[in-house]
Amino acid sequence: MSAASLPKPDSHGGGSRPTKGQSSRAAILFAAAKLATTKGLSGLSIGDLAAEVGMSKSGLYAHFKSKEDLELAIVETAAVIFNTEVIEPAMDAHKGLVRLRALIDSFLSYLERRLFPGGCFFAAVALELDTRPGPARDRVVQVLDRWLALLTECVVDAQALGEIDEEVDVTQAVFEIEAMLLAANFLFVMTSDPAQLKQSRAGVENVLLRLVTNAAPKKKAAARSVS
Amino acid sequence: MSAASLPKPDSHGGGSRPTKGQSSRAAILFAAAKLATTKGLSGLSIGDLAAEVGMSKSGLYAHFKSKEDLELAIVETAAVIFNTEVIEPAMDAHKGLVRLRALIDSFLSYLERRLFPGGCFFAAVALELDTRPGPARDRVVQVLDRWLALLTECVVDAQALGEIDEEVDVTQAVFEIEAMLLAANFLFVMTSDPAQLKQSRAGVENVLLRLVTNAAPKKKAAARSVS
DNA sequence: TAATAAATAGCACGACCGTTCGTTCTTTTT
DNA sequence: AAAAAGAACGAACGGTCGTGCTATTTATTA
Repeated sequence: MSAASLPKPDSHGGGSRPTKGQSSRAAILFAAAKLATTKGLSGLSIGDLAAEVGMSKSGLYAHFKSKEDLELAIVETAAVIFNTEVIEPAMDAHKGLVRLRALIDSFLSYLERRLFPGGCFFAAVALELDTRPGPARDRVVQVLDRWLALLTECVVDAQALGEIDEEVDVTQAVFEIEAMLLAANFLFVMTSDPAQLKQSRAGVENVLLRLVTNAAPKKKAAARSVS
Repeated sequence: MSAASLPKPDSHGGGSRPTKGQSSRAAILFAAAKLATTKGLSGLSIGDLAAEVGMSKSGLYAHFKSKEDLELAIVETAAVIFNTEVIEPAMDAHKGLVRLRALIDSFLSYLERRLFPGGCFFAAVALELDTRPGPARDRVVQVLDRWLALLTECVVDAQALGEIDEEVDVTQAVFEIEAMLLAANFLFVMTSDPAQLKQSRAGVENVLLRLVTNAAPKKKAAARSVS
């Protein structure tokens, strides 16, 4: 019941070989998600999208009940991509700090690979959607919440593992980490300068430096911050 | 030559009493700037805007040569507002750290007062504009650059004043501070929760804590980070 | 290969977009 | 008070939007 406007239920679940319509629909949605990061969901027109994927407006439109349905499907597609490209690759890593760093690397790499020309899909459409209530907005908020919850979980686990001081304000820590990622997204999209990604990474490390339990308490005054 | 589509040159400069058309135009532009932070510059339609300010499409449109001209005027208006609401109030403060904190307080207060429903105007339209070249985009980039340059100047001055360690990477510091502000904007607009502003402030303080010369070197192990 | 279903194209619609025009009402100047 | 200028109006334009219809082509299946 979660996926919007799912096609005729396949034989029994996993699509053995995707039918023409399915792959066509997937191609449309991927192109649409990319376009939406630059033009916005509401700024994306069926005509432009049809031209982009090389079909007629009506031919494309037959795959969706309405524009709103299309938008929801685009968000769902972006959620799947975000999951497979950012989250899943990092979940192999051990819990705690290691996984946290893996998630951050994964996210920054996802920006660097320019999967979406407008940067992170959800950062791009979140602001436009937050004044336009509806299922699409709800889904976007859900993905963002889940992302922040994931970061929070890593920090909490790191505390349990003794990697991070028990006394640190977890919410504050997650805010600061997320800030570095948002800044990376914004500034990298604006400037196309990979240096922004390096600075984001360094910024996260500087945040972590403050959180880590100084098991080796006061080595040196130097090496206080990164880069 | 900088202001776009300036009206008949007034007697000699400062408008003694604004004529009807001038105040009308100003009202249009202020409403437009607010609308643009939620709908985007291209998503803003003349009809909606006319309804918002309570006039006819054509009556409103008589003030501008074209939509592009209107957009540029909106950006210019937002730049003036940003200047008077954020920058100027902070310029009374002394150079260096004091002014830096004044700028940050000023910016966060500007968010909190919700002058624009979509948060910071420039953050809102920057991403939409960066794939749409033109004078409006150029102006937005210019404002953002000037803002970052201002933060940079504060940090450099603080170094000269001995408030900040000479060895810190200024670019990195500015990135991290700007990150906190961007996160405040994004998360506060999304959640409407003032806690985000507090966390942003605390985040900035945590960044500064690392930069400040430990003239009083090792007071306590405690009080290492804010909140 | 023939039958059947799915996928796409063509076309037309009402609504709204930015834009222009001619007109009217209001303000300023003479 | 007459004349000129400014400001706002309603109507209408060509274009594009999202959205339905009806064919026609292409895939799947028997």
